[in-house]
Amino acid sequence: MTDASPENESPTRVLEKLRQAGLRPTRQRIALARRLFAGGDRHVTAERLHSEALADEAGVSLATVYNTLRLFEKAGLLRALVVDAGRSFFDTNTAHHHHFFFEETGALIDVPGDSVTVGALPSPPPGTTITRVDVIIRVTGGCAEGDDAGAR
Amino acid sequence: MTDASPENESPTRVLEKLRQAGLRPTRQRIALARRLFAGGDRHVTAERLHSEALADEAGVSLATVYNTLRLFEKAGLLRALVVDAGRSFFDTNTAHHHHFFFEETGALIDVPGDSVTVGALPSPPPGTTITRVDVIIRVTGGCAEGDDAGAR
DNA sequence: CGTTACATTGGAATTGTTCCAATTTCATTG
DNA sequence: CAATGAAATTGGAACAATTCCAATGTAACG
Repeated sequence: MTDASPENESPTRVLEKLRQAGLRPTRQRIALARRLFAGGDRHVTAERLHSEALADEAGVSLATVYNTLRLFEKAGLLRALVVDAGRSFFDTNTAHHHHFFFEETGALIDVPGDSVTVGALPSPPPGTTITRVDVIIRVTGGCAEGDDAGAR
Repeated sequence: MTDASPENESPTRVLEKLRQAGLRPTRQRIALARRLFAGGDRHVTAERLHSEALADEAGVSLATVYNTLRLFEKAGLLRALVVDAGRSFFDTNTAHHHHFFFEETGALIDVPGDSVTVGALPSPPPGTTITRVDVIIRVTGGCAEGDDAGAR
């Protein structure tokens, strides 16, 4: 549980995950999935994932990173998250939860879903259905240490 | 109260608003402020405001629209809002409240601050202060009619 | 293994936004 | 009310994130 670096993670598990999602497990997708899903939950930008993945044996182009992220999102493996103009994060934690966002560093960390109570939601406009409720708690100060802290 | 079209709105009120914020009331700012603050609350993008403002006597360049929006935001007259990757909205309602976001149309409407209860906030990481909590309720379906419905 | 449908790629194109240097306008003062 | 200096506006270039595209490569199936 502590040896969660991408290299150590058994590829089998990731492969399994792709297969179950009905996605063809190509070399690139496996490399990216390993970076994303081995180890704990992450919040990555496309840029960041790309620059990490350059180190992998199978080179991955930026275009593929974008394709793959969108694909994984559609498959329910990732959740897209917008906190900041002009940049999308992808969250590997697809369970119900919310976020702290450090305005200075641009870091993001999870807040367990049940430590924020959103009570008394107004009923959605007639004919519409709520697909999701995002709560973003913006904070300043402190030396933010999300898993992407300083990742710019 | 129902004749809130920009043309009818007394320019005096808008001028007053600018002066109080310590902003030089130039022709362009007045034109933009009139579009923003006459009539009820609005959620606009820079693009949209610009294309509206082209109709005004004093032409306004896109650069000025951006400058002005950021300026108004700093002055506390507007609140920036990010719901969607690659596009910022500016909300003329600076009071405490939240939003419904119509995923299909891209429309945004206000939810009065007290009809959503965010109870039990987790304490922010040590050394940090919460600057704001955004709640975005995403909905699909229905024929969304925010004040910017269909505004794309 | 050959076929075929699907993936990947580099690079060009798009989009939203910021930057910049030149010009114009506001407000003040003589 | 003209001159002046500081601040605002402008078009266009620059930028960053993302998408698009047509050509090439690869996984899966018979």
